[in-house]
Amino acid sequence: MGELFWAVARELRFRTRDALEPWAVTPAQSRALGVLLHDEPHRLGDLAERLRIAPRSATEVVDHLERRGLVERRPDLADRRATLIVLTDRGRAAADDIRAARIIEADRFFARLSPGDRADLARILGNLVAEGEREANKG
Amino acid sequence: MGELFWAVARELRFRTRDALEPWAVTPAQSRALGVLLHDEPHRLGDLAERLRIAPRSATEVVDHLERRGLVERRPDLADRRATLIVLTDRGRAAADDIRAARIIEADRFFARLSPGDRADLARILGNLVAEGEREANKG
DNA sequence: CCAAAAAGCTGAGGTTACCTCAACATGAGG
DNA sequence: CCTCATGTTGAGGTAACCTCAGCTTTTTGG
Repeated sequence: MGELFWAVARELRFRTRDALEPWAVTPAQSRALGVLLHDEPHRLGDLAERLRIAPRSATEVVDHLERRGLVERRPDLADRRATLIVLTDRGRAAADDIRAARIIEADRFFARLSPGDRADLARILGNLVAEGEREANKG
Repeated sequence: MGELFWAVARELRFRTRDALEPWAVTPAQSRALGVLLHDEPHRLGDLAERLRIAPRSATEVVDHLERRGLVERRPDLADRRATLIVLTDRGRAAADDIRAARIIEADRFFARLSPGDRADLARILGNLVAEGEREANKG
């Protein structure tokens, strides 16, 4: 069972990586863009937390994105020690594109299944994460 | 759907990583042990291919495993340019343990599902990889 | 008001897991 | 014999992290 799951994950990973190649975005960068896309702006520290990396490392990820014009630092007026990270227009466009490519790739991949299987799979995976969250809240 | 799948994969990955900690084996090493476990011996080049890494890098992975006494290099009598990589007894034991830990961790993880869901999930994942192989053989 | 704590930046140094390129030894095969 | 293949080694590089430490600016608690 575990093996099956890993085999599937592995293939989906390769496909997704290939699909994202045109954006020339490193995995770390695309992760950061993804976080910013659905919840912006972020203080650098929060971003680090959501990416599960050290603040020191987040600084560098943001540096790279900023140099590529995908992201901007701006002062947080509420707390002037903090810097807010916001997507630029180009950054937002790139993040949207990447997100779309990811979804398309996943859809194409799961299209191998019958509609019934797809529905079941979605339901079961949903149960799995829901159970996980329930456990986390209890423990 | 893709997101769900990734969320599940992510959690299983973290758990597995934690479960493998006692063996102090890096991901690269445990991958190599896994390959050797179910198909041995390997020429270094073949091993590299299955791990999808460059031969130059495979040399280093094997160096590490050899230093830890988990693996041995021995000459290929059929082609004396080649070196065969074989598991030592300790290496085989470690690989078995790691494999077992991985399975236990996955079982524990999927135990959150009802038996029916588990069966469905196994079936669907099976379909997914089977379809993948069929495509690969055709393309 | 002042000292401590927090947010972030920067530099230094380290690790893992790869990569390429190049040189080299040995051996296989036409 | 000559070329190609296999593997090893060295050098140098990259991405993506890490820690530790020093520094500024700003907030905050007593």
